[in-house]
Amino acid sequence: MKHPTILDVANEAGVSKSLVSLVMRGSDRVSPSSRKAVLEAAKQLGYRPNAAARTMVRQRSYVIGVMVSNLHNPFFADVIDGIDTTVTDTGYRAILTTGNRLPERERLAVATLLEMRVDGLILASPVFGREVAIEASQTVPTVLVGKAIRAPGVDSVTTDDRRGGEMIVNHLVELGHRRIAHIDGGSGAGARPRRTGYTHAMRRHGLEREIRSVRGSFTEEGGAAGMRSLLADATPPTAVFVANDLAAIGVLEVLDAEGLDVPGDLSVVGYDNTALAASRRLGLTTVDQPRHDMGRMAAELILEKIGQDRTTPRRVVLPPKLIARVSTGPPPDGERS
Amino acid sequence: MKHPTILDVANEAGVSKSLVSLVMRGSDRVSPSSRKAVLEAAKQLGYRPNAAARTMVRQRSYVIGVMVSNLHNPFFADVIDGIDTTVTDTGYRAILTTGNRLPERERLAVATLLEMRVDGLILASPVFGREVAIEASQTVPTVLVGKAIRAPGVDSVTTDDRRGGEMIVNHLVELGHRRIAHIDGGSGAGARPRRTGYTHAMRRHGLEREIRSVRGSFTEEGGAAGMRSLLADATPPTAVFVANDLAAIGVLEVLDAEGLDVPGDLSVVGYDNTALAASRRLGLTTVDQPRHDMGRMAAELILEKIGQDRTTPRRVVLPPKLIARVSTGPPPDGERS
DNA sequence: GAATGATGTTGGAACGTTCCAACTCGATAC
DNA sequence: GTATCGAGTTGGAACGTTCCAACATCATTC
Repeated sequence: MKHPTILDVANEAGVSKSLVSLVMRGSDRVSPSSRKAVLEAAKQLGYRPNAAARTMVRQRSYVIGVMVSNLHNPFFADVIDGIDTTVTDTGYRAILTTGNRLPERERLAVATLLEMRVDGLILASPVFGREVAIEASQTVPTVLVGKAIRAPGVDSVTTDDRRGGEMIVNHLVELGHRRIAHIDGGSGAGARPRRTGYTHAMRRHGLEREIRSVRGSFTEEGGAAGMRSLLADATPPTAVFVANDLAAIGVLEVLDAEGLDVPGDLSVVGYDNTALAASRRLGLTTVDQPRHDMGRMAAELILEKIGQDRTTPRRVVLPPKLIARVSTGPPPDGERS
Repeated sequence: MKHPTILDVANEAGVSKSLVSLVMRGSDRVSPSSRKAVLEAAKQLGYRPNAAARTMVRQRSYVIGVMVSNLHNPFFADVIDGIDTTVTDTGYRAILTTGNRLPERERLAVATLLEMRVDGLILASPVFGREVAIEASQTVPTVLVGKAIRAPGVDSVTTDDRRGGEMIVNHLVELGHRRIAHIDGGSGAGARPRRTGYTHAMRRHGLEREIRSVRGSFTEEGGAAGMRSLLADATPPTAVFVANDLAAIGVLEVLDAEGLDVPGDLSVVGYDNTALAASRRLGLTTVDQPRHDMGRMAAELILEKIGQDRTTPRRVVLPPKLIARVSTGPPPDGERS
């Protein structure tokens, strides 16, 4: 169980530890014969470099740490994929920790990474306060993904959620809708800009009198509750823009229970383009975020920042994309605009 | 950007580095006044312990490494949660790496963890060959989750998939079905025992002549293709057990397209109890694996193995649970057994 | 008043690697 | 034949921490 060291390898191969180090790092100023001897000795002993020792002396770990708030959200799988690919292509390694949406656990997850002396820190939609990110950014290049904060040293990569909200309204207006309601995501990440996009676009289309925004959440129950309150209205909407796909499922269930047809009686739009939405049985019109690209961008920002000390923060905002499916269609007859 | 060390703190506080070390580790043989001085100095300088240095001298990292094959599978979010909670409750930390289902990347992900000298290694459904796990197990306690291999040093935690298959058949037989077909998961993890459970239970119910197993995969397309081939039969089944939930969605879509009612004309059962299945609009009867417990067990096995060197491998097999929803019901009239 | 003990504090060695200056040795140049 | 060079190799210092044996100080005991 005891790990062999570079010295064990040196003894076995009959050379100095320095030469072993040279071989391990792939230097070209080593004679072919020494290289062979060292590699054979290393293989025979089952040698594995000790990253801790290397980190100590190099004052660099060549590791990027990623704190993921919530692994249950499939959104992050693609983001992480983008990060991991970009990072390993550049000779770095990525490691993850998770906080399971609990601020205290997230803090611990970040501390773990900082103590390990990661060369860069990516925070994926943390729920903890901005001060944690700011503090971290003072010792290590830090990038936020899926959330932006206004702080000098902190870069961020997000999608333009406000634009996403606008695109949804535009889509529904094009189909002929006028009574378009919004069930928002409460205090969840991205909920506010989506709502702003909605109200903005409604105004631009001259529909300020039709604006109807109810409070919901990023959950099935949140969506369901919002929909029930909308149906209780004297003149219910002909289309609903729901804060995210999960909440939209809740909306669909309420409509099913009421015997209302989608999109015949009412059009429904979600947000996030999850696998759930893509399933043809649901066929939810939704907005896609370029998840993989978000991860790639975050990694690129980090690597760039490690290279030279840029001080001015960068806020990358990527464009969302509307994915039209079968949950949206023209409003019922007699409701055309 | 340069990190202060224990020595900087010692100078600031006017004490020796050893005393700072003592305070940091929470020793009780430090005078209150020194403790206060050290903590204040540490805070003021923004000191953070260096895990690399600690790992070096202690010959222990107090870190458990988790390699997750595929973060896209929500299954693992709960498993990781179980691992993380158990591990942090014991004073350890968990870090993750991912291989994105690519054997080469998975190997690298494991190498990263081993080089960091993790004290224990958990491999979540790796796709790489068993030799990688066996090799790792020779230097560090290793546990497999969601997959078992027959090797002396490797523990594993899995669910009894065969039993799961049997439970599904039992459920359908109780409802009155006899013509029960199975669309399998091809060569995917757990596909074989599920199929074995199916055939076994069919025989036990005296239905060996009704056994009808077609090849599918763990994807929507796999399920859809399997269902189409079943419908082409002279006497189609009255119930189908599909390899997993995703494939079951594919089945539902084919049935929708054919205008067949579920469960009126045909009952459908999935496997895994994903959020997809739970959604009331799908209401898929399925089999739940105790994901959180699997993670917890894996962590407990690792911690136990770190404590004392147990050599005999342990293979934990947890019981699955049938979740009956609205996609199963009695067979159509005239088809009763 | 000397010996003993308890409490708090200390410096040095060690962990496994990288980096650097310095060394050896043979080849080449004058 | 000496000086110069380049290729290949080397030992020692350094990185930031923990652990240990040893020390200082003061109170207690006889």
